Amino acid sequence: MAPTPLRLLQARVLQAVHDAYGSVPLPESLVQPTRDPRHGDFTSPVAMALARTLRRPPDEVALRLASVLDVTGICEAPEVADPGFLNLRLRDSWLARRVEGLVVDGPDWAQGQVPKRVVVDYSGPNVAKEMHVGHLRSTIIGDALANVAEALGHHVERVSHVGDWGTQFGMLIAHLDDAAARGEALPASIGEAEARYREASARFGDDPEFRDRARRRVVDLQSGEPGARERWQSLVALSTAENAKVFQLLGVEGLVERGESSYQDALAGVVADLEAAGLVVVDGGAKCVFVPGFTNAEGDPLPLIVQKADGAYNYATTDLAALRSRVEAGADRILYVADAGQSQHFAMVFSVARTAGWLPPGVDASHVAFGLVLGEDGQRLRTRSGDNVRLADLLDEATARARAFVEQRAAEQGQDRPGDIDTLARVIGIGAVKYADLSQNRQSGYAFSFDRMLSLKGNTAPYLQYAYARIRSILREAGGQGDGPAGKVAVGLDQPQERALALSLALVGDVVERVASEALPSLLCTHLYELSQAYNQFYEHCPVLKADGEAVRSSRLALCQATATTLAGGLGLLGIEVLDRI
RNA sequence: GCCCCCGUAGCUCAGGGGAUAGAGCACCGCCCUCCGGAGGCGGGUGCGUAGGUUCGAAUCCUACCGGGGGCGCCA
Repeated sequence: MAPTPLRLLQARVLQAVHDAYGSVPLPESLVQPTRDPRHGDFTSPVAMALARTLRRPPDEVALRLASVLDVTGICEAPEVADPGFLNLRLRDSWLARRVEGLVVDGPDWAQGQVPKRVVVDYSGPNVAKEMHVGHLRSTIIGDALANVAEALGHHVERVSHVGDWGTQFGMLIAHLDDAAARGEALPASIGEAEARYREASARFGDDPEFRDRARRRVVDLQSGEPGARERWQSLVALSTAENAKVFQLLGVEGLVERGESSYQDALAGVVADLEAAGLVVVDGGAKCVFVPGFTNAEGDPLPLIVQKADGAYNYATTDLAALRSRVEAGADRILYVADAGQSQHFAMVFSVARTAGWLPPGVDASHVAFGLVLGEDGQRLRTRSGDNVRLADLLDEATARARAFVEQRAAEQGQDRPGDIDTLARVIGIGAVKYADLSQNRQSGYAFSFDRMLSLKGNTAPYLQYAYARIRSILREAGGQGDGPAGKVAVGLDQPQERALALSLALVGDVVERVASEALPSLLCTHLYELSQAYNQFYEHCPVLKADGEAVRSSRLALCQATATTLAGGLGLLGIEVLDRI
């Protein structure tokens, strides 16, 4: 399968540089898409960079490159622009064939990729606590990145590193010990469990005796004491069932819950091996690895604590064990989708793992950091009482608002509801929440607004879903089953809007590759939105159903079909569904 | 105090070495003979401040200002 246009042209330019000048140092960017059609579709600034090392005028270098560059069949003759840009314009016939390919085969993202083993670690809820809005971003972003990696042909493991092991369970178990002594039953619902959690947490803070007992119960749990295990197990079961409901609502599939507890047997080995490597220093009774470059509030070296003074292990130990096991299982790339507040933790864990030799140079471990979800007041999103917003509540509200939106539209237009209202509400509501999150890029927080995310205007999921539904409607109107023209299509790109649309379609593959390499789903959101805008301009200026002549009509229907299939495919990568009617 | 992230239009945000910095909302005008009033065309203001690197800086570096997060046995 042919590579994406950007990769194709990069290879050609690289060849041209080699042919013209042999082996010379190259800048990072050989070719990039232009933002202005007057400069062609792609531009190479490589001549400007080479001019310095070659001690030649940039326009001379550009002209030389243009003369040896072979883009036959792909681009028109390269043009040189001041001060030394090499501008490339794809041939209409090449673009047209791309669109024809989309109509016949749909999008193929895995064009010439080398398959790798990718682990995406996301969601990571905690046992005995309901998923809250803080888990939203990790779940959505992680799922999208896993979808993209899979679509690119990689072998993907989706892992939820569940917080089911640690100090908080000591206090919960100790608290449940006391409840049992009073003859009370174990929590029967996640709500009860969370209430016990809060109580235990308060006692842990106030009562030194309880604190000591809680710490001992952690050790009990981790050494397999039956009473502690039983109480813990009941909490795990409650949480797993509750989380499954949220994952189902979100359409998150294939996510394997692998709790911190599952690394229990490896923790002692992690510490022992670090000790054997001479990396461990005992400080204040705790086993520490001091990591160069990290300091605490006093400016003293900051340790990664791998075993606490009371003998218990903590999340650093667990993360090291998990990392080690993932690398041993053959992972080439591990993405940790976690909030930005954990960046120091991950930096230290990765550093220690590198030093210990558990993270070889060929393996990429990255923290995909994201910022907080903020309320409309710009502060961390919380309920009126100051608690975290339950994720289930937030998704329910999104669905309810989407339902009201759909019903209102149907009433206004005097139409029957287009299909099953529950499905519509879910697809639109959940899609809106996901897209609002994914379309943000920055690590700073984003302001959560139902009104904005559910708007039919602007860069939103409903806008894109509606655009898709409208295209499907046109295709239905055109006849057939709405699956577009059958057989061979000849796409012509005479109008500038037709060409701009085709170009946008052709560029999606490169965008998806960038989403994967930079772990930035927002790039795809932006591109799909721009694609929709290009489609609107096309549809405004180019008659489709009433096109002048069968050949033009068929060509334009093919553009519609290619747009629909690309929108559906792109949104699908983001975990967002589309509907034929809204 | 130190470390990390962020600061772009009135608002919400794109763009993160390349050519004249974009979109949506809000505001004004015009247009819509294909589909389901998703729209199309035009109108204007802006890269926190000051230096530096570069042929070229919103983008990289330094300092400062402002916001957020983190900083030893929570995860």
